[in-house]
Amino acid sequence: MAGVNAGGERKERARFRRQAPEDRRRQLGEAALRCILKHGNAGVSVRQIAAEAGVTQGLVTHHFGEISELVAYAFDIMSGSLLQALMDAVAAAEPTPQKRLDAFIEASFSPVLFDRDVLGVWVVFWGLVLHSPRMSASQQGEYSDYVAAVERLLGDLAASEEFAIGNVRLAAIAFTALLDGLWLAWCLNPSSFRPEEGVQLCRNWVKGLRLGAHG
Amino acid sequence: MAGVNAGGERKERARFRRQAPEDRRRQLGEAALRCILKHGNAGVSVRQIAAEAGVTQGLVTHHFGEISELVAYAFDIMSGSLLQALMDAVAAAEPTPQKRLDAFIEASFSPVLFDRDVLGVWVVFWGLVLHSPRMSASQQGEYSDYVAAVERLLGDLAASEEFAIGNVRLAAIAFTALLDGLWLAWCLNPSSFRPEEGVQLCRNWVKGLRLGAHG
DNA sequence: TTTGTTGTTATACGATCTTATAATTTCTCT
DNA sequence: AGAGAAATTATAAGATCGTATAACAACAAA
Repeated sequence: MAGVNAGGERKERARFRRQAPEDRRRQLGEAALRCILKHGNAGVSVRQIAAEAGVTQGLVTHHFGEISELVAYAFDIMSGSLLQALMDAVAAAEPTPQKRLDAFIEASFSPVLFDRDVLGVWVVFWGLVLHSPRMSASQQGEYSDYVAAVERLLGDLAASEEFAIGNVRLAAIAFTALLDGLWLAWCLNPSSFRPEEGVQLCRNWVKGLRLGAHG
Repeated sequence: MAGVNAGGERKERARFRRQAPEDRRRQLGEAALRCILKHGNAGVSVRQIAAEAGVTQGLVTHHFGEISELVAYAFDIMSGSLLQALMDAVAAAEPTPQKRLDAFIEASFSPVLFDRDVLGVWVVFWGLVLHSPRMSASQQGEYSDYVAAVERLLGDLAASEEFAIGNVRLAAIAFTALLDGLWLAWCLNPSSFRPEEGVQLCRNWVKGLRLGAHG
C-alpha cells in the first residue's frame, strides 16, 4: 500500500524535543501559573495549560494523571518561591532582630508580593484547598512553614528587647493574619489604603507587641 | 392532525407557578449561594443553579442575562446578611463602647460567620472580584460599609476611654484585616488555632490600641 | 546501525457548559 | 369571560472540558 498518498501531501507530525520528566513537570507547572494568573479559575484547564506550555493535552495526563495533581504542584512552586523571596529579604538585612523583622514587613508590601496578580493565583488555590484533600495537605505544610518563620522573627525580637510574649505561636498567627488580611483588602480594593500605610499598620502591631499587648 | 397521539401519551409541559421577578431573583440568588457552597467554583453554572432552584435554565437568562449578574446579586445578598448578623449582635449588647466592640469580636468568631462553608463562598466571590468590574463595584461598596462600622466602634471606644488613635480609618482597616486574616487562616487550616484563641488575639489587638500603638 | 524505551502527538468520545430562540402557560386587567 | 403581557418551559447549536487510547518519534544504549 505504499505510495497511496499520490498527491504527496503527507500529514506531518509536529516535531518536538524530548525532555526529562522533571523539567517538563516544571514547565507545565509554570504554564499553569500563567494560565491561572491570566484567567483565574477559568484558567484551570488541561487544554489551556497545555497550549500555554506549547504541548498537547495528552502530555499533562502523562505527567500528572489528574489535573488536580498539576495544580497542587503549581501551588508548591508558587508558595516556595514567595516564601523564598521573603526570606531572602530578611537575610539581606542587617542581622539584628529589629532590622530583620522590619525587612520582612517591607518585603511583604513590596510589589513582588503585594500584587493583585499574585492574589488572583492565591484565591484560586484557596478555593481548591477547601475542596481537595490533596491541596489541603500542601497548604498545611506551607502555612506552617510560614508561621514558623514569623514565630522565629518575633521570638528573636522579644528575646533581644526583653519583653514578654505569652504565646509566640499565637502571636505569629495573628501577625500573619494581619499581613494576609491587609494584602487581601488592598488587592480587592487598591484605593482603600497605600502600601506604605500597610507597612505602618504592621509596625503599629509590633509596637503593641512591645507594649505588652500579647503578654 | 388531531388525534395523532393515539396512545393518549401527550407530552405534558411541567406546571409552574408564576412569580414576581423580585421573588424569583432572590430564589435564584439563594440557589446560587447553595451551589457555590456545595461545589465551590464548579458550582457557578447556569444549569446547576437552575436545577437547585427547581427551574429551567432559560429562567436564569431571562432574569439576569449573563450569569455574572446573578453571581453579583448573590454576593450582595450574602454580604448584606453577614454584616447584618454582626450588627445585630452589636445591637444586642449592653450599650457601652466596650461591650459593643467585644460583641462584634465574639460574633465574628461565632459559628455563623467563622465557618469554612462561608469562606468557600467568599473565595469564589473574591476570584470574580479580581476579574469582573461588576463584582468589583459590589465589593467596594460592601467593604466600605464594613470598615465604616468598625471605624465607628473603635472611634466610640477611643472617645469613651480618652485614648488617642492617629487615624481611625486606618486602624479600622487593620482590625478588619486581622479579622479576615484569622478567618481565612482558620478556615484553610482549622487545626492551627481555636476560635476562642482568635477572640483573644483580637482583644490583644484592642489592648495594643489602648496602649497607644496606633497613636 | 539497530533496537528498545518512553516522551509526545494525534484523535476520539461523552459529558457539560453558555447562549439563543420558539412554544406555552400563568396571571392580571378589562 | 376573554385577551394580552410576561414568566416559564422546552429544545437546539456550538464550544469546551476531562479522560482514554493508539500511533509515532526522539533519544540512549548496545
